[in-house]
Amino acid sequence: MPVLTGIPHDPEDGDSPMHQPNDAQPQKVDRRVQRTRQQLHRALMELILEKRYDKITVQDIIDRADVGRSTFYAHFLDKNDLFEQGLQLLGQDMHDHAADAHDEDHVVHSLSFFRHGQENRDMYRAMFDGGGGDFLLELGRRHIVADIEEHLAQQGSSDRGGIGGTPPNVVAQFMAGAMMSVLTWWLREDRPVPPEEINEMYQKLAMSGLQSLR
Amino acid sequence: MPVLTGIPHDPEDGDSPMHQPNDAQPQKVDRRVQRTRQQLHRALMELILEKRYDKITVQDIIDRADVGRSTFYAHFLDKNDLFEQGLQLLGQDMHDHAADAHDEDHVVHSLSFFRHGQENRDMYRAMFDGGGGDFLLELGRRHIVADIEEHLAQQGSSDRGGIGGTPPNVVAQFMAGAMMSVLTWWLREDRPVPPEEINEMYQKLAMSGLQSLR
DNA sequence: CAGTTATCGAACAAAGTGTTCGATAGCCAA
DNA sequence: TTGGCTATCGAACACTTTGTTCGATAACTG
Repeated sequence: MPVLTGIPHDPEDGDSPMHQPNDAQPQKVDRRVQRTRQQLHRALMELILEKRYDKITVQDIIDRADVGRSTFYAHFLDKNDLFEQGLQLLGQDMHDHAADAHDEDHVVHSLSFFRHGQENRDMYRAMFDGGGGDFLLELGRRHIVADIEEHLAQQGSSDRGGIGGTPPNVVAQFMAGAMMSVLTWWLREDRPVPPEEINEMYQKLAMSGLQSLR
Repeated sequence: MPVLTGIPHDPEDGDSPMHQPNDAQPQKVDRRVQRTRQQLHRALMELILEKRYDKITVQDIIDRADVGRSTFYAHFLDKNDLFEQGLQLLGQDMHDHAADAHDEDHVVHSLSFFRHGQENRDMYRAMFDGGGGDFLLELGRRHIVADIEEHLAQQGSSDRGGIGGTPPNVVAQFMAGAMMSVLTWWLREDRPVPPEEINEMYQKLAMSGLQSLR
């Protein structure tokens, strides 16, 4: 009775056969399933570039994707579910890019963010304007917070608990928020400076704060 | 034919008699109108504390407020309109508090934010969790950006254009994002440190960046 | 008090949501 | 190639929510 093999719907019940179990076991997914999901993701992304996210209906999506209504609900819980899963793919994409990059010795691999933003500018802007920005911000922030906390954990291992009186997670939140804010502002610019340049500004502020401006 | 005297629905057509014209001219508003609006604002805020913002319907609101359906739409365009206008009231509230405070010589009057957050913690948290966080973040960010840009404009008037190579609006975005991120994180904490303490951390990071942690 | 104006409330069309189910087409392994 | 399995289709459905309309009623203001 496999109903749609390999759907991550319920995070519990651990007998789902398709969930990329542990190691790199290819695990074949029915072509039809692949095609359907891809169509839906593509359709949503296209629509996001055309109208506000919160004005997009499930009907719009399945029309564009040319997929049956019931099929949609066989794959995703609702529109948000589709969107979030799509974002995760994006997140992975960025993470892969970041792996190559190796921003010299910067604390945050911030350049990757700006470069990824550069390449996907239209989509990002559409998302932020359309009411889907919440998800995106949260996702980005989680990435950065993890990044920074790891970094701080390494070099700050001597000062256990708090570094200079400021707990690592506060620092992480601070930097992540700053990063996302600068990023979204930069994405909205009409004639934006290149990613390397905005990254330099961010790094300067992150390292020395306002003091660097005197 | 005055249809609901003094409704800000259409920002154009400047003959609306109730719009607090320019100076401090009291301008009487029909008691019924005041009562209705107040009821609706109160109802929404109550509901926000009970369930996710995006799951609240207009029906819920008017039931709670004990107001007719048509009356609701006579006052507000929709749920978001009501919410945003409610936030503006909050924003004014905070701004008034901030006026008293005079955070010593800090660049941002950040303590006001943390104090205001302290007092309205439940409501803020509910908003951020419920999908209404977008509005709130934007509102807070606008406040801060204005605050910082003003500050920088004063002392940085000598360096016209960019201060130390970093444009003022980039600095403002950086600090505003950092502020809102730390604020929301702090609001979510179970046993949060007092506002003065979190404010110190923020100020330290804002002034000296990561360098201060060495 | 009299005239003005906001509110009520019921009814309405329209749009969207999420589900069901039998029939069909496509896939995969043997 | 075949046989069995399974994803898709698509139409129909009940349900919720939205935003509007309008005449009757109640409340406010001067």
